[in-house]
Amino acid sequence: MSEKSLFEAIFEAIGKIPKGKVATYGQISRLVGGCSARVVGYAMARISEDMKLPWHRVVNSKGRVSLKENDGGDIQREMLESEGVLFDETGKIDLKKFQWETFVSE
DNA sequence: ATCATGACGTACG
DNA sequence: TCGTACGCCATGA
Repeated sequence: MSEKSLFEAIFEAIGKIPKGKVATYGQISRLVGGCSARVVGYAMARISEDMKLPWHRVVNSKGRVSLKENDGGDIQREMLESEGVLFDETGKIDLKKFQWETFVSE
């Protein structure tokens, strides 16, 4: 059987993130089978606008946007705020409240 | 096959 | 809280 590409699985997981919620790179990596979070980040970098994936709902474990401000980080923050995701004074998100609830069965 | 790089994570100070 | 160091693994030269 042909297994789906790792990236495809990652893209699929990202597409399942509900609006107003966020997921961490590590969380996505566990959803797709436990690959390293680095691979998730690599897949994220390959996302094009044509895919129309909610890439902006993916943040790092510290609840902060990984992108640089001059590389689209400010854009990501705007989109999240537009969905109701609140940022801390230090520019962090309260993962306790906004992290996507997932049940990782192993 | 090896080397360098990357939208990460955890550990340590 | 922040910076540094190391591990992680896929991709490109």
